[in-house]
Amino acid sequence: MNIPEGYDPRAFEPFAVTVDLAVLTVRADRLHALLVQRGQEPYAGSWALPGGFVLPRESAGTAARRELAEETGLSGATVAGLHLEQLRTYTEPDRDPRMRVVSVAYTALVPDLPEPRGGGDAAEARWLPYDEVPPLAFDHGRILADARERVGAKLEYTCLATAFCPPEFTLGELRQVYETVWGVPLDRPNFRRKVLTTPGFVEAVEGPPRRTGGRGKPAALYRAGGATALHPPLLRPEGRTA
Amino acid sequence: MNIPEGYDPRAFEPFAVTVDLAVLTVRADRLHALLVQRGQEPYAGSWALPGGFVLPRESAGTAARRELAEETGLSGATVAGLHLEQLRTYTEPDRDPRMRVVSVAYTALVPDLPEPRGGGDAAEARWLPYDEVPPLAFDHGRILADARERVGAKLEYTCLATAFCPPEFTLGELRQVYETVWGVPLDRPNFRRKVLTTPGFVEAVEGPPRRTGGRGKPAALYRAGGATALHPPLLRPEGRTA
DNA sequence: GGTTTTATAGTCATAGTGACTCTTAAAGGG
DNA sequence: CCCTTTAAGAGTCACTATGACTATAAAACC
Repeated sequence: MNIPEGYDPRAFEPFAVTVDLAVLTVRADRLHALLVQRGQEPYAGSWALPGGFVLPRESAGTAARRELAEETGLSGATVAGLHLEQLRTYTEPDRDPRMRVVSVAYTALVPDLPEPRGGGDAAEARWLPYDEVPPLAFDHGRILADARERVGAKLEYTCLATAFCPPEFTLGELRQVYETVWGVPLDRPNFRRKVLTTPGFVEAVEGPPRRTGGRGKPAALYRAGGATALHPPLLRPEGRTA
Repeated sequence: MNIPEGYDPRAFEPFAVTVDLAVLTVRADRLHALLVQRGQEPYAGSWALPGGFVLPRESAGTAARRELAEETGLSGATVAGLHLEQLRTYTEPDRDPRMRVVSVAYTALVPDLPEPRGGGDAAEARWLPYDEVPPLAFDHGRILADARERVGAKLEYTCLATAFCPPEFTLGELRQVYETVWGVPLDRPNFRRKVLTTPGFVEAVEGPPRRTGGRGKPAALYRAGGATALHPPLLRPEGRTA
């Protein structure tokens, strides 16, 4: 960070700085990503991650939250409660054919939200199952893959899974998050034991169980506890990056 | 990432993009960081992280490696083998009082290197013990703290510790890395057992043990194995972020 | 030769987990 | 109303990994 004496900002080729969002959710036992369809060149008609420019007086984090609100059509208050986390920054010189664009990517984990009403400048915004995501514009496929990998890893040693759930949830729903992101089935009793014996992971909600749609014994409700880390971790079966 | 039709790059306030490096090493059983002394305002005379501008045609990763070579005075070949990893990106609008600067921070883990011969445009470059680092310029104190925390966490579930060691090292040296970064003593036999039973963490080096400077039985030599992840992890004592 | 120092080899008890079985509480069908 | 189906939740058992040790081996120093 040594800016030359008498440095003139305009003398350098300017960099544009954007944020891109990998917004993930679990719906119907499948991992979904929020994607927008591009309306103009390059990659017109292709799907891409939502995102946009960082404004002159805002941080990337602020820009990410603003874009998230615009693209999902949720209120600022709702978006303020969502889990948003910087993923990494993508800086390859030719990642955008028009000019030099550096993109700070964020991962957002959201509960199952209503279908987005494509606000902002996005032609169309939609949830797509992760496995059915077509090739994306720019390097967004790579970003989305990085986000998925990171989320999978973080489920092991953080309480992040609750970010995919509504404020009150059952242990079955929480387990579905793990199973969906990891793509492996987990033993129900063992999962239950692990979650309940980890202090601060979840706390029981008093009162009657939620109206159950299906058959079977209705499950007790829990909400996220105060803990953020998981010690010891909840390792996924079979070693590594499944 | 929706750039308006007919977008003119120069119409936007330009962002400068820099890389900052948190270069960490273990010398004399203490964690050290590589710092440079600033020669000009702002923060003239203050210590700061090494770093510099991302050039128009290079990626941030390339810029980081280039700066690392310049600041440490090491050859490109040597630097190519070092562990360099993107930490996160710092984008607060006022982090640099002169203009809008977005900085992509990298963490570098290096073995105990010779004292840097302050190359590049750094007035002076020097290794400082982590605990004795004075308040740094800009938000570099925060960056350095983030790097330390991240490295401490990654030691738990990756084989990263070998990046702090020379190509051939003893288990005692490897253990010193953990003890130094975590700031806690580890049980020697247990550490040994854990490392040796983890496939691919280290592999034995044939041949006689290294010339030992001190007393005691000379230790066998090992080099880093092929594995990058540690399953199950090597958790630091007493739960969390010590 | 004995002492010091450090590496390396074992031992033992216990927490945590994987793989199970069993019981309980609801819905639905006859 | 009883019986089946479904899923929640309780409990068992064996094994692995680990923390806390003790013991032996191999070098240097005096």
